[in-house]
Amino acid sequence: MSMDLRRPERTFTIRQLCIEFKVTPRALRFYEDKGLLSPAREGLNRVYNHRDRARLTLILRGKRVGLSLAEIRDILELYKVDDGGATQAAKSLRKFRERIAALEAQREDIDHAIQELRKGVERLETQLAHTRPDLLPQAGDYDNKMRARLDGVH
Amino acid sequence: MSMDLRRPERTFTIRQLCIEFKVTPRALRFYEDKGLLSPAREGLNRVYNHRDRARLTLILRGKRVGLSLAEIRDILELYKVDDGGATQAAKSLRKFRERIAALEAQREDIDHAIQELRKGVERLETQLAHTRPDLLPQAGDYDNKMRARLDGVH
DNA sequence: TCCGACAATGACGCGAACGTCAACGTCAGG
DNA sequence: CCTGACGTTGACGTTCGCGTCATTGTCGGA
Repeated sequence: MSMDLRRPERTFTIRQLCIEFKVTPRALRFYEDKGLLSPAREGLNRVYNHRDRARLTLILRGKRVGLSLAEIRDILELYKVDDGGATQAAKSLRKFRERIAALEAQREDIDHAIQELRKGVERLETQLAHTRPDLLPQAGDYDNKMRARLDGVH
Repeated sequence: MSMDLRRPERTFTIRQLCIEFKVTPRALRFYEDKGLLSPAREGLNRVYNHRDRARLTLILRGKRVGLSLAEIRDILELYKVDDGGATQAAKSLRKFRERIAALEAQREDIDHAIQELRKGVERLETQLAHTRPDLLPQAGDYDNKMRARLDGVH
């Protein structure tokens, strides 16, 4: 009976996942309530396996990119139609493509937002350079830091 | 008295902005309540100028990339410290950089999510190709469509 | 003059995504 | 045996981002 903790047959308690992903037990139970997770039970206690853990990864990623739990649930649902009817699969396909398009649009938004902020940074930098050049310590770009680090003794 | 509607001195009613940006008056007033907008008044009525309009653009963009109204307000605040103390500007600079980093991280998330969805699409496509190849009409990639369009009579 | 369209404010309501608290079970260690 | 850490299930509270009235005001035509 090996106990390699990295093996896919490894299971997790609710607390372990909570710590690893920095969420609360309340959140995980809430996701379960909403049908996004359905861990096994050992008596009453929830037992999460590696697939539950993967789903959680996707859930949190989805949240970070602005999807609602309902949308995430729908997407996760789409993954388990391996068996379902063919027309179902076709529908799923369309929805997947829609999601991809939406996310790509959102990426555009983010790129625009980043550009705006960069312009703001530039403005502030030139402004500071005029008034208080001394307040620009770590204003250097990351490339310099990287080179320094790579050239250094390490 | 020219009335060129594109001139920067042009003003907008609440309704006009609502229609243009597809939001409700309630939303705009709400943003004002929260300190994200502060249009001029003509008597009681709100009068938005081109700068208010630009701010609204940023607000909606911020929302789309998942920022809360409070965060958006903070960012907008940072833009009007042209006059403020130099150390203030330095703080603003740091916050700007933080925001940029956060957005770049979010873009990573989106890229991951897109990749996941693409994998899902692939799976569904091969699956459909096996069982019901007839249900794959517009499964072609966009490149083909583009070429067709570019080659065609136009 | 009256009407309808649009404006305003204020108050209440609502769904999403949890936080929080109460009340209870279970199991290992001192 | 008792405590403390961890688990469970409700049930209620909270914040955010508005929607939805209700009420009132201000115009510009018919």
